[in-house]
Amino acid sequence: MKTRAATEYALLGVLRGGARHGYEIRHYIEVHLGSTWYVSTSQLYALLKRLEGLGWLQSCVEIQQTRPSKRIFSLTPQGRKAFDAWVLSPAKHVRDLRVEFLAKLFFIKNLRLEGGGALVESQVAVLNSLKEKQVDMQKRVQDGFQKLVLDARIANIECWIVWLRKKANKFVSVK
Amino acid sequence: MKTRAATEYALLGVLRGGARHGYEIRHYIEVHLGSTWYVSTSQLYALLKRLEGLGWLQSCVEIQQTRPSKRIFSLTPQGRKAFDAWVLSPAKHVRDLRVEFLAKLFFIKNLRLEGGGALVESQVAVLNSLKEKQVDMQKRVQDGFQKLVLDARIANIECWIVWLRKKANKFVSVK
DNA sequence: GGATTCATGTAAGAGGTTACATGATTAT
DNA sequence: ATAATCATGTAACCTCTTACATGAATCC
Repeated sequence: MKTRAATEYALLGVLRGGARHGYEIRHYIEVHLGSTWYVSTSQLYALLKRLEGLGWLQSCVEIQQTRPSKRIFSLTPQGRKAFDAWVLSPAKHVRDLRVEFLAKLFFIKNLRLEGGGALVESQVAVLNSLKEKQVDMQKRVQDGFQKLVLDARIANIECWIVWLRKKANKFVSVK
Repeated sequence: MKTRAATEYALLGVLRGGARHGYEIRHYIEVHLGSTWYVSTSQLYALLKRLEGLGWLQSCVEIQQTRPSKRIFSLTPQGRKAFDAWVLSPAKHVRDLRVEFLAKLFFIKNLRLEGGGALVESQVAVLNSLKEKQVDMQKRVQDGFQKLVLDARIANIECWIVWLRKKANKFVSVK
């Protein structure tokens, strides 16, 4: 199963909580994930089409008298499977923590999924191994700039590890 | 003067140290900025063309007997001006620190430019004001997830501020 | 004889962005 | 009256990526 862009999984996540049409999805994201995520309408409709093509979503049209017709999307079993695998897997890169990982925490909490604590732990483990690599490199590297870059990365990773242990853990464990 | 993508300024930065052709630029980036930046060849040649169109670069062809011809690029006064403005301006967003800001530090050091200390200070100031905004928001916000997101951002910003004061400062001040 | 270096690109696609288009309904 | 809400999209563009193309020269 090929990995897709995070935005697509976020859409699956919204639909994991129940069938919705495009406009509703947009509204939901704006209200709940607005601090992390932004999806433009044009991208939203394009992604929904793409995800339906992948077989992760299905849709039907609901005709209304007073309003434009709505196309209502819902998860297929494959879509659900893809989302569940994504939401419980740690980010591979530090840069993905700010948005993608936080969104995962949101969905876990919001959908009351199991495994939040384990996700935080495995994310910490990923970061620890990333940190080790950078520390090793820093020992071998001579160039001052490279040392600086590695130093910044290590500091950042450490900061995230502390935060994950202290805050993320609490967030997913409190019911 | 419209702001361009960071990669374009990085190319200007490489040429700020002397005229070079595409292949040389690639090599230079790989060796010196490899830990931060990657530019694919296809993008490189496209960007050089674009920057020449903007009037920031000029080029001439050097014909060789034993090797393919080289197109040698050099900065125009406008290009130099654009680069110098970029390299001394702090990043507006935290996400730009990891790559763009570090590259600025590299160029300042490598080209022995004045103003590195001031840049670090103004970057700290930008981060402090960003942090204040997030702290204010955190007070007003009710939603648990939004609080968490803001908390992560604040922690990250604080981490960068400490690092900038401790490490970046030294890097640019040591000759 | 085979890999690497030198040197330039094109083509196709991924994953976005902003701006534009439409048109009725409901709230102020 | 006019602004916001409901609801769907298209078109054009931007930045960057991967894969492909070419072809001589030199190193091992």
